[in-house]
Amino acid sequence: MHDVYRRLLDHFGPQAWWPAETPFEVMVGAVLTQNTSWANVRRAIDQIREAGLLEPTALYKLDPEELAELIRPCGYFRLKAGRLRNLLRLVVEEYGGDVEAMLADDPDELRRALLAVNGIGPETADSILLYAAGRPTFVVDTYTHRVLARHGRIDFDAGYHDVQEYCTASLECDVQTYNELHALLVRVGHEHCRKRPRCAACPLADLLPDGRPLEPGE
DNA sequence: GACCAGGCACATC
DNA sequence: GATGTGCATGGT
Repeated sequence: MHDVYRRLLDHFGPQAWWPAETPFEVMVGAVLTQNTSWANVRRAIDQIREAGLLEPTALYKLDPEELAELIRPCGYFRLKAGRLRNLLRLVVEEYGGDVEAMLADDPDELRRALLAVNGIGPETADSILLYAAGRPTFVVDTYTHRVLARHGRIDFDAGYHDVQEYCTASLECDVQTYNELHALLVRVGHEHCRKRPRCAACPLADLLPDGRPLEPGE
């Protein structure tokens, strides 16, 4: 994986992720960006901010239907209002609304607590661990999966943990490295690996194994 | 108008 | 355990 990381970093440069001002904003964004483009998520977060509610206790107290209206631009707004409230319940009721205290908790413990929240799966939990808590946890998303599968690094049917292990096996366990690599994979996926067949201008094109055919799915 | 976007839970076989 | 489906807005 080191070769992929090197190539992407040389090609695109540092990505300066996650695009948020505070750890709490990262947490909110991590839920809202599920299967959703970031442009739409930003509108939703801006509306929360403009309402003066980008803070856990106030947001949790807000009427669920009003919360849904605030986040409408990011899609699945009723569903996500519920999921966000489930996360806020953990912050407010288990940690007294103290985000810093929550994020300072033991990482394994925190990951379990996050995964126990209905609406938070492995990617959302790992995003919060890496980008809000600053823990060295690699985030696997659809781009990670697609880019690596299209370039013959993993199987198309590899599971979350398989991909995570492939990515971290040959890299230093380091927050900045994981941060950058995930962001770079999203960037290359977005710009070069969306449609089939593969794009010749992809910076990873010559890292392909020889003669490997493109899989039919995806 | 079709297709896509930084997932996840739940139903069904 | 695998596979399918609902959730929804906004850009290309």
